[in-house]
Amino acid sequence: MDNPDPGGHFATDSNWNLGPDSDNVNYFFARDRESSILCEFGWNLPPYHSSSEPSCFGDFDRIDAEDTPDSAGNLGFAPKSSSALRGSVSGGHQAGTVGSGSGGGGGGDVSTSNPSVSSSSSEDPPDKSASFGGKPPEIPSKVRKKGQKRIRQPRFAFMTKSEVDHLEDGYRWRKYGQKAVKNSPFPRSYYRCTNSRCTVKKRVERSSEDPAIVITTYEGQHCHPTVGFHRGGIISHESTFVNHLTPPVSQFYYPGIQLPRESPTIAQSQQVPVQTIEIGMLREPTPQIPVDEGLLGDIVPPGMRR
DNA sequence: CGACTTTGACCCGCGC
DNA sequence: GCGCGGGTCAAAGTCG
Repeated sequence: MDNPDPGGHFATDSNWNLGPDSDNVNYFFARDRESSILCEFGWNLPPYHSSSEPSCFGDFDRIDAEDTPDSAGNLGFAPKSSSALRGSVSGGHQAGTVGSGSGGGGGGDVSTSNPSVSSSSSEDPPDKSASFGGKPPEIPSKVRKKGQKRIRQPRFAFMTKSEVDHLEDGYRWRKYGQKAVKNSPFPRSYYRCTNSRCTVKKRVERSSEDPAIVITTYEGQHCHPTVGFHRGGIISHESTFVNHLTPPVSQFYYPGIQLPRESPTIAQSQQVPVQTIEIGMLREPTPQIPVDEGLLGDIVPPGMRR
């Protein structure tokens, strides 16, 4: 693939790595030379995708625990098994549909279109085309209890070098669990968006390889604007990031995506040096990514989608 | 008193 | 079927 950083913002040698492309896995990895902030995206390619399809919008379903960094500090995002990819993209070719095409309607709700999931409910299946805000809350376990599988939203993981575990991203989160992680001395924390209608979750854990690296995994899409910062006193404001997953907005900047960058992060408020980095990759004309680009519209620049 | 965190128990999926 | 590990629940505790 082309050097995604023609501008040379990132170190050009080993700091931009692509691949491996085996096992239907792709990922790329970038590190900012000066700030030492790094980020990484991964996606799995369903095996039935042809190369001509915009298949990068594959399965985010398995970007999870085992995606621990390798010795180089890279996340592999390798699927745990073939089943990890099964049914991961609704409608096969409509791949890009993790996020796009359904952005306004629970965009990228891959798992709800997964037959193995949709058949799990004996009740009326939630209208996945329902608009945001009307999105049904996650089925409580008490109700879900038996015979209903957990609904997985598309996920997006990234790594941040930070002293702060829980990076502020403009939303308020409530911690609902913490678990020890196998083969890692650091626990994993589970957060849920405090908005009662919002089902977005995120997991935060430190890399066992490099304790300075925080691995944050978002699942789902917000159905509401950012809420500001209860600690920083910034009031809610609308942003084009509504309905999108929200990486630490002050640290990452994606071309064509406006982020509420005026909002300070916890890290900033705590005097932890953070720096906006630009992923100066493939220069496709990206006038404005429409809102319904969804998840991958946010995180995967257009040029990477192939 | 409400919001949030902590933490042990429980549920579930998956591999063997 | 069983055990393991991830994910979630919910009661209790903490904080402002």
